[in-house]
Formats: sequence, structure tokens, C-alpha cells
Amino acid sequence: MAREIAKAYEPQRIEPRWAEFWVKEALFKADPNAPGPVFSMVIPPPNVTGSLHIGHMLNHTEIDVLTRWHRMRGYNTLYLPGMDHAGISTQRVVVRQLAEQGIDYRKLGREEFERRVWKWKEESGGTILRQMRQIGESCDWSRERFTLSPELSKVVREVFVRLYEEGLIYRATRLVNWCPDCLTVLSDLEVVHEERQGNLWHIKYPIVGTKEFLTVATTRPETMLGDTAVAVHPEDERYKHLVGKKALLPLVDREIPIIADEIVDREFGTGAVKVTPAHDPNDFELGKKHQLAEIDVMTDDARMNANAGAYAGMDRFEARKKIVADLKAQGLLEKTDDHTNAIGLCERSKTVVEPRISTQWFCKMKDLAVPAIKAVEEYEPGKENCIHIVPDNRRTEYLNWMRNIRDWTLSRQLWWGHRIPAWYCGENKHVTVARETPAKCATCRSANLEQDPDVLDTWFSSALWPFSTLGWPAKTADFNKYYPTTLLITGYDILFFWVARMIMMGLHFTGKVPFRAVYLHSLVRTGSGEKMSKSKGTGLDPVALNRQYGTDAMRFCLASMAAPGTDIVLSDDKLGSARNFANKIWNAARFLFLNLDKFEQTGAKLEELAGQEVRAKSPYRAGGKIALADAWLLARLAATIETVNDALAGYRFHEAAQGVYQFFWGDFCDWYIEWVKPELLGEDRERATASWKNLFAAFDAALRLLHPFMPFLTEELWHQLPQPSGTKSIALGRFPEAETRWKNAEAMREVAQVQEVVTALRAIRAELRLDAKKKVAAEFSTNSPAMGDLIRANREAVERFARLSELRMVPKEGFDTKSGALRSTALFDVRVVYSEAVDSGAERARLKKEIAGLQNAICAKEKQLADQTFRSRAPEKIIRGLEATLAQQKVELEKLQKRLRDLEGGS
RNA sequence: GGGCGACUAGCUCAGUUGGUUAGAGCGCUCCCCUCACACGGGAGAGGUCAAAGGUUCAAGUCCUUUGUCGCCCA
Repeated sequence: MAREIAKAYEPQRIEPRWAEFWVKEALFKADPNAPGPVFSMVIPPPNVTGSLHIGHMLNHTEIDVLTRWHRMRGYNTLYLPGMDHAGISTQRVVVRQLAEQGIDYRKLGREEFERRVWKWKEESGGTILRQMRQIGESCDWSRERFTLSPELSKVVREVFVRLYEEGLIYRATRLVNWCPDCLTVLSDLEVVHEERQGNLWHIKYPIVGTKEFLTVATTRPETMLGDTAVAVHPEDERYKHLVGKKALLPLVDREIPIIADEIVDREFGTGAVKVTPAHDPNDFELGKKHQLAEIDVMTDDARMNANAGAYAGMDRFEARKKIVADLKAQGLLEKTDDHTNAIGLCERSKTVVEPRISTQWFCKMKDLAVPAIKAVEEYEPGKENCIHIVPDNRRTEYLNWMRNIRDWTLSRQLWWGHRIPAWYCGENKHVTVARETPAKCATCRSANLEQDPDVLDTWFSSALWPFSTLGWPAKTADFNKYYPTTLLITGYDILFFWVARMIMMGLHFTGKVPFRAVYLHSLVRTGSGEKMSKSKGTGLDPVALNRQYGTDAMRFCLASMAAPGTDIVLSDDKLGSARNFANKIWNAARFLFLNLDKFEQTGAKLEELAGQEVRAKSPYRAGGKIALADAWLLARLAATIETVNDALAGYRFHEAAQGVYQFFWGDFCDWYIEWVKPELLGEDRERATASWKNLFAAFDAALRLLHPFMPFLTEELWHQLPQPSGTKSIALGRFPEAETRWKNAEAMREVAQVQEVVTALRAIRAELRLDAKKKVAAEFSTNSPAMGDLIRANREAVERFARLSELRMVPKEGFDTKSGALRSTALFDVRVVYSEAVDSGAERARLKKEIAGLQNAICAKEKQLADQTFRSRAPEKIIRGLEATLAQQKVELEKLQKRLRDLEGGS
């Protein structure tokens, strides 16, 4: 049976087939009744109308790697996919689309608008989930959820009503963050701060009944129209005499009191501040304390309103310019300083947020935070109902934020989202909060009810995601089995937005943590270090990259850079090198199968060489003993498996990926395959068969080891090997174990020694600039009988690796140290027989450098070993290790010095 | 303003509890299209671990200060 294998790995030819296969066969459907320990994860629900970006790719790679790894280790595994309705951003998109068609969404009316959004959701929604299928994520597609589905909306209502009944949700009039572009209130978290170059204007307020002025400094002169006081520090000698008097507010000629309060910073500006309770959070507090009037001078879209008198109708920034100009004209502008200040921007629209007085729904957070702090604070391995936050610095960040938590503004003036289940009666403005739409006011029985027009912050429903998706509040089989989920993986940028709130809600409603661990991954940045962003055009499209390099390469690349705590800078070279790795594996497989075709012609059968029961019995022996190369390969494999398991258990994806890379490329391809090449088709049939069996055992295990990182490539190659009947996919296979019978420290040591000899010989060749094709004779000498035996036993391999016509074993006294090119270590000497004259300049330089290095090392060690304090305090193990190395280095140094003398004497 | 993190080879980054000549990938130099792979093979060059001080028998690793950059919270 001849096998057709493409010369290069072409991911686009194999990926679609397996992606479809995994979905069609529903391979990753979870079964709550299946045995095994549970591993469950919910996806951080992506925006319903969004598409896959590089951050998702990283996130999903990490989730899928761990999911596949656990599944293969026999866990009852669930990876639950789904989407978020993404209130504000989805609404913005549809509003913009409508505007492009000349339609004002407000004129469309709420119902029609909602219909349009649903339509848009049906048409373009779910792109990400489609892409996730394409890239082969091992989700349980039968359990897909959507935050705005009827089922999940019901959970939102249930939670809202319960919190309201418990007094944890309330309605109040507060100073809130208002986005004049999105036309909605925002929570504190949705406001991002940015340092901007601005001005500090010094404005003179006349004191009523005197000729004096009080100069206040402000960064926002347009809000002065709403000033209702001027405040100074009570102990400020400059202003003490003015407290209790009145100032005449310029431009509007309103008399306002001059008050004293300790909160005023005497150092800032002039030490006197204008107080605008309706447009500044600090002033709002101050206004409450001193019972000041609150005068809102702006409209929803941040234009000046009727309270602004002559400025009414102007945009706030135009008004600022005009007001400054007018003050200047009236001689009331004392000076203008440059001033940098942090301004609040709407996270979505980047519009400057306007603090504004408004009646909204809030969630009381302090009480909810208490258990959420405890669960994280008291974490220790194995402790129930605690959460391990990784990396550790994020844990600190979480705790700091939680301990200083403030109430959460829940309502949003949007139409797309979960409508607040509160109704107001027309007559008395009583509030009725209910699970089902009420017919009558709960207080006065009035039938004239109107529902609150607002919707809830999207993050409110996301906060319920780990349990709402599993059927809570019903005690479903899924909930009982998969909640608490095992792990959450998400970006650290939504630690407060999402993770913290899930922990609070999960604990409050289920009494259990929503997940036992949280791994917060890095952000992916561009080459220049910026955060990738579609709006800035700095984003990379993972789908295009997957097409170019292969999904497996992309996954592997991201994993190999995903060290906890550091951001990832992705580049073409790195993707290229991951693609090269995939190609390397592909070609290793190609080599195996091409040779297998030849071997099968001698009567062997793949089934006899690579059947599962055959693989299970490795290592195989020939002539009663296991070949060194085979023993070594399996030992290296076992060690790699241990590395990978340890690394993945600690979320060190990069370490796991690098371990596999090193094994597959370095050990398997560079050494093992080259080593056994001649044996595979050699005359010694017993030897050949044993080699093939061991080779396939290792190859199959290595594929399974690699599978979580490169699912497509490994699935494709795995199917080329005979698998037990009834098995459909490598993804359902067993993750390899570091078999005790594979471990072999002696083989590892011996091969390392052979490699050292080979490398020394190759270095000599390179130095002599020998033609790579030219075979030369070489001599080997050692004092160690074991080393001699080892090289003698592997002479053929060494000859092939170093392209030698012959490797002669020479006793020490017969070893010619004077001529030819030569390398020495403490353990052995090796030389290439080379009759032509050699320019030894380069060699002498190399030797000198080596000698200098060795002398330094030896000197340092001798000094250290001579130090009595060191000898008395350092552990015995360190001292002995040092002594052994010193002895070795001394031997080496002596050899190098002799060699140098010989060269210098000879030239 | 408060807190946190980073600074290691030209670039991007690893480096477990302090312990024996500090590693990888990419890039670079030289040789090679050797019958799996040029998306490849082989051999190399390249680092006073940001600076200064301290603790210690021993510091890239712990402490202090400084510098540069970044992040979070206010």
C-alpha cells in the first residue's frame, strides 16, 4: 500500500475536513452521567456581532489546550460556548447602520428598533462561533448559550428581583457618569482616564458688597454657570474673612455663598474652588453636605441648556471658549495656566464623560464583596469554595479593588438588553419590581403601570454566566455536575468588569464559587507594543493568519509565548517558526510512511508494527536488549511528558509548548530518526522490527502529547496509524503517560556523551571547511573504559552523524596530538585525520579564548574552595559538585594548553 | 496622588525555593539543494543580567535607592 503524502504541510487542505468532522460527530458533547473527575469551563462570551480577534484566539487557544488535555486524561469535560448580547456596542453598531440609511433610531421607536437589532443579530451574529468551529475548538455545541435568550433573561429577572427584595438593588438620584454620545449612564468601570494637556483658568468672582474679588481656579469654566457656592479651606488665612459672605457669579449675576470646608486643597490653584454640585463628583458631595442647590446646565447631548442663559444651545466646548472670551472681555480672567489633567472618557465612544445628576438603579456592593474577598483571600490548594487567581499580582489587584468597591450603576439608557423589571404607577410613582409583568401596582393596586424604559448593564447578565448557562435556579443535571466550573480563563482587562462580579453573584446565589481557579492571560500587542485594536487598525485578523500559517501554527505560536504575566508581541517570524515546526512534524511523518512502504514490501504489516497493543508493550528488544537510541528516545519522551503535564497544571503554556518542540524537533527529528535510519530498512530484521515498533510507539505518544496544541495536524497523522476499532479521534484518545518502563537515566547520559563526540567532530569539520559530502577518517581516544565501550558500540552512528569514512579507536599513547584538527574534553580526545596544511590561526584564537574562560572559572572555584567560611557553611552537595567540576576543568585546561603549545611550536 | 510590574544576546522573551562556565526562538556569519523536510541540515559569533549600594560563604535571583518604560486604581 503506497501512501500519498504531500511534500510540505498544507494546513488548508486538512483543517476544514477535521473541523467539520468534530462538529458533525458531536465529539465534544458532555455527558453529566459519564464517569471521571469533572473539568468544566464556560467561554468568556464574545460579542454576538463581533468577529474573532487575536485576543480571542489566545484566550480560546488556552482554553482549548487545557480542555483537550483534561479530556484526554479521562476527565468528564465540558467547554460551554456562547455569546454575549453586548448591549452598548451592539446598539451603537445598529444605530450607526440606520443613520447611514438616513434613519434616526429614536423615530423608529423601541419595538421596531429592537426588531432590527434581532434581525441584525440573526444575520451577522454568531460569526465568532462559526469561526470557532472552523478553528476546531472542542466545545459542546449542543450547550451553546446567549445572554439575551429567553432562558437566560429569566435568570436575569430572577436575580434582579431577589437582590431588590434583599435590599441590595435600589433606585436613587446620584451624580453619575454620563456619555453624551451614547446617551446613557455608565458605571465607573466604563470610564477610562486619559491625561490631557488642558488649562487652569483663574477667574475673579466679585465679593458682594465690597470691591474685592475672590479668584477661583478651574479646568472647566463652562460649568461655572451651574455654580452654587465658592469653597475655601477653613484655616486658610487668605480667605478666612470672606467665609459667610457672598460672591457674585460672573456672567449670570447670581449671588452664591462662600463656604469653608476642609476638603479644599489649599495648595491647588488659588486655594479657592467653585462649587458645581450638578457637574462634579466632589462638588456633589460638598453640595449635599452644605445643602447647596444643584443646577444642571446641560442637556443629554452635552449642550448648554436653558439654565445657561445666553449660552443655551451651545456645545459644552464651544461654550467653554465663549465663556473664557467673555470673562476676558470683562476683565475677570486673571490668568490662564497650562495644566495636565486626567479626564474621563467613555470606554466605547471615547467621548468626554459628563458627570450629571440622574435617577438610576444601583447595586449595593459592599455586602456582596465580603464573601468574594474571603474566597480569594483564603485560597490554599485543596481548600473548598475558594478561588485561586493566577498570576499572583492579579490576585492582589482583585483584593484591592474589592476592598474599595463602590456601588454599581446598573441601568443603561439603551433599548438593546434586559429591560429592568420595575414598573411605576402613574398616580403615585410607586415602584413594583416583579418576576412576571404585573397587572397592578404592588402598593396602590393601580392598573396604570409603566415599565422602566431602561435596560441593565450587559455585565449584569454576564455576571451570572457560569450558573445561568447551566440551568440555575433549577437543579439541573448539568448544574449539579458542572458547577462550580473548574477554571475560568480570560484577559486581565476584564478582571473587575466580569470576573469580580461573577464571583460575587456566584457566591451570593449559589453559595458556591463560580469557578475554582481563574487564569488571567496576557494581552496580545502589536510589534510596536500597542494593544491591538480594530479601531486603530493595529489588529491582526486571526482567521487570515490561520489561513496563511495554519491554525495549528497559530495556536502553537500563541501557546509558546503565553508565559503568565507577560504580554505577547506577535510577529510574522514567530508565526513562521511555528509553521515551520508543523511542517517539520509533517515531514518526519512523511519520512516514516515512505520508509514504511518499503519495509512493508518485505512482508511486514503496519498493524504488527504499530497496533495499539503493540505500542503498549514498548520498549522492544532485539537480540535480547533494547537499542540505546530507542531507550533514549522513550526516556526523553517520558521526561517531556512530565514537563508538559507540570507546565500545563501551572498554566505555563510556553513551557509546555517549548518542551514538545524541543522533543519533536531536537530529539525525535535531529537525532533519533537520523540514528535509526539505516536500521529501519536494514538486513537485521529483528532489529528493524524492534526499531519500527519503538518508533511508532514514540511517534503515536508524541502526537497525543502534541494534540492539545496542534489538533488538526495530529488528528490527520494519527489516523495514518492503526487505531483500536471504535475510536474516532485522537481527541478522545489517552494523553500519554510518562511510563516508568521508559525512564532511563543511563541511556540519557550515554546519548548525551555520544552527542558530545559527534558535535566535536562536526565542529572540526566546520573549522577545516571540509566539504559536507567528503568523508574523512577520525580518531578517538579516552581514559574511560566505559566511554570507550560506548563509542565502540555506537561507532556506526557516530561515523554517519559526523560523515566519517572511519572512526579509529586509538589508545591514549598512540593519539597524535600534534597534527590535524583536534578537540578535547576532560573525558575524551578526538581528531580528524587531515594531511593538508591547516592555517591554525583561527584554531589558536579559539583555544586562547577557551583557555581564558576556563582559567577564570578554575580560579574562581579554587578561591571559593579555599575559603574556610564557604567550606563550613555551604551544603556538602555544592562543595562536592564544585570540586568535581574543578577537577574536570583542570584536565580540560591542561589538554587545551598542551594543544596550544603544540600548535604554536609547530607553526 | 496610591499601588503593581518590567528592565537578561541585534529583536522578542524564558530563567523553579539564592548554589557549579546564564538559555530559547528569530535575526546575523560561515559551510551544505546529503535519497523526510531549504518552511531544511551542520558549525559559529553575540550578554560586566538598567545603575549604585547592601544582606550572604554564595545574588540575574533577596533588600534599599535611582533611572527608564508600562499597567491598574483614584
